[in-house]
Amino acid sequence: MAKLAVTLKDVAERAGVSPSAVSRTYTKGASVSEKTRRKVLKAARELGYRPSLIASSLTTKRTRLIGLVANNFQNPVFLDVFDLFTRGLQERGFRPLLVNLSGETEPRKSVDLLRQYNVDGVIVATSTLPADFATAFRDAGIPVIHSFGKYDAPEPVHVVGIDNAQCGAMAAETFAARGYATVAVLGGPAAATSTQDRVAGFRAAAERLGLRVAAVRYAENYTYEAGRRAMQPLLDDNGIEAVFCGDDLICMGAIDAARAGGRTIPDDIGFLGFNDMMMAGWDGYALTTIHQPIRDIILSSVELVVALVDAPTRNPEARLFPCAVVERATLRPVLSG
Amino acid sequence: MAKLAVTLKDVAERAGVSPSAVSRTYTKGASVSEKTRRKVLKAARELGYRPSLIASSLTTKRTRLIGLVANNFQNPVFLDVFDLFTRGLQERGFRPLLVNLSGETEPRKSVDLLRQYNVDGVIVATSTLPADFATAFRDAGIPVIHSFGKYDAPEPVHVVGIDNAQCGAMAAETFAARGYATVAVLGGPAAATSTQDRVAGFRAAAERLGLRVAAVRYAENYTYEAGRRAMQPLLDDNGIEAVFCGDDLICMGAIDAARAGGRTIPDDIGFLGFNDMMMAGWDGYALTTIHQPIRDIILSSVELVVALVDAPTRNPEARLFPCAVVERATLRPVLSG
DNA sequence: GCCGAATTTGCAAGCGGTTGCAATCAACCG
DNA sequence: CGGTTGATTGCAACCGCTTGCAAATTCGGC
Repeated sequence: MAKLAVTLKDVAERAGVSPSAVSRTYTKGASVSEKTRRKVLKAARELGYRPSLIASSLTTKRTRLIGLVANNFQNPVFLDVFDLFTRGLQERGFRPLLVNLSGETEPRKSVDLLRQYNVDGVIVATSTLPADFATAFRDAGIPVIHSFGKYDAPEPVHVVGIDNAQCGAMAAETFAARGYATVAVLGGPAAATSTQDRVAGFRAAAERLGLRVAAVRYAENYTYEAGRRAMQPLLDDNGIEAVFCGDDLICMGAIDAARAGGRTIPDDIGFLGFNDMMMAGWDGYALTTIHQPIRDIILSSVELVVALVDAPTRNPEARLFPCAVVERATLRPVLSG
Repeated sequence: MAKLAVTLKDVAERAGVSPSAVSRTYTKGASVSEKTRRKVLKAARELGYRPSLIASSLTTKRTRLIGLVANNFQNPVFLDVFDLFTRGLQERGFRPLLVNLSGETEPRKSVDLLRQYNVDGVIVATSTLPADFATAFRDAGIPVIHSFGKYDAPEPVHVVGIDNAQCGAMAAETFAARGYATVAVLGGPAAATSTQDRVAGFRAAAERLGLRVAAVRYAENYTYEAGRRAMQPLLDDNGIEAVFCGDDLICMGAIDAARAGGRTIPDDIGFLGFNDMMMAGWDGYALTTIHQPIRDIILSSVELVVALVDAPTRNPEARLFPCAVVERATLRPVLSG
């Protein structure tokens, strides 16, 4: 029952070599003859030895642990986020240490926490936390990437995400191309930088295109229920022809509110979602939505954070990926000609 | 820029005490006078010192790291799983080290991996891995809990989950109570123990209740698409009055296949889901489904794994929580009288 | 077979803490 | 006020592994 910890010393003894020799056969680039390497490997196999990463990290200063900080565990897009993050890290020999900030009142504590584990880097995956949260990691000397973060040159930290303002503009253009004249926005949480940027981009483009923005409302969070609730008041305004939602979940809630109110979609009112998550394609909703390139964002973030481990002083950069409209059935067709 | 690692020694020096004194003020139960404790804390604050958990784990044999192994990152129920796991662990001062087994050909490698990080315990959260996978952790001397695992006394490892056979029976009873006579099963992956047990339980109860099981099919995985595909052939059999699905996602796919085939639900055909995930309650589907008590399972697993850290030899137990039918709109009402 | 260069090897110190043990200290008692 | 006793403190060894350095070995060339 005792954790029969096989140590480097045990292996050395059985192989008849010095501890250093054992250590070196496990450190690539170290000088060991083929002969002793084989002896060591054999002894290790017989003993079931696995070098302790914890112990080695003490001298190498590398734990191969990457902190993954998130605060939005209820949104289905995070299934992809977690899946891709963990796999990407694993493939590169790193491991994710998960930190859940939902309901956390003192997010800064996570900095200390991750520092105690000596993580090699941190990925902050959220658009609802102020930029200076990510900065705190940098200040603690931990390489950090703000995924889904706000692009705002000059970058205080590396940012990987999308150009939210441009996506907002894209939404307005999508409406205009389909002949909608009076529209509304049903954004995500008002405090999220992504929401603010999208709304700003949307408004600017709407003005440019001659669209009337009849209302701008915000859901309290990225949920179906919040979307449904927030849609309710908009139903009273019969002039609204289409609604740009800040998230597919919110959009599906809004759609059900509209349907429950007797509206037919897209004939009575159109909806444009955001994210293009799994459920957006289901028959029950068939959302026309703006696809956020989650996959690109994550893979890029992982690649970048791993690169930073060996080049921590690299200048912060912003990596922005393009979004695209996915045409389904909640908006009427593009005007021809 | 340099990671200005403040060490215990630095604090000791500034506080004018020995390193041991510093160490002791951070180990509860150790003997330190109030006076030196205050001196130490003051120095620590001024220096921004955080004890390194990595270093201390070397002697204490406790990393406060819990491995969380999963292989089903695409199912929305895992949003809850991740959320509750991480929070539960955090509240108790532990951290989750995530391992993603999706697409992993050699799951056993994860044992070595987690062993290298000296995790204090492991939670294996899956019903699609053979029981002896979890056992491998136990054999490596790591406390392990198999959440969503198969109950099969005598337990080789701790199991927290539901009684799948009984849930299968519950499904049959649900059909019987509503007057369905000819039914079908559209299970999850055939290899999952949860699927096997549910189907067996369903069959036994169906026989007892005089239900005819017209067909049993299996979706390749827990997805909308797989459910939709697997439902297709069942549409040819017009005798089938209701379908018991192994998962809500599968069920929603099946429903859309039926609707696309011109069926009305529940008039032409009824559906019973499983899990009661977030989307099951949405108007677009309004699934009548069997609720799996995810929350209870997770909270219990967390509590148990933490307890095991200090009592690793505790005898394996099985903690099974009851499921319950959630009545919505995909099954006709219970026969009165 | 001998010599210098290039490899390989082992020693010992150290990474940042913990902890058994013995020494020190303060408090209490007669 | 000396002697006890229990609480605090510091010393030094150690946790499992890495690594600079010097010693030992191997190898090629003559």
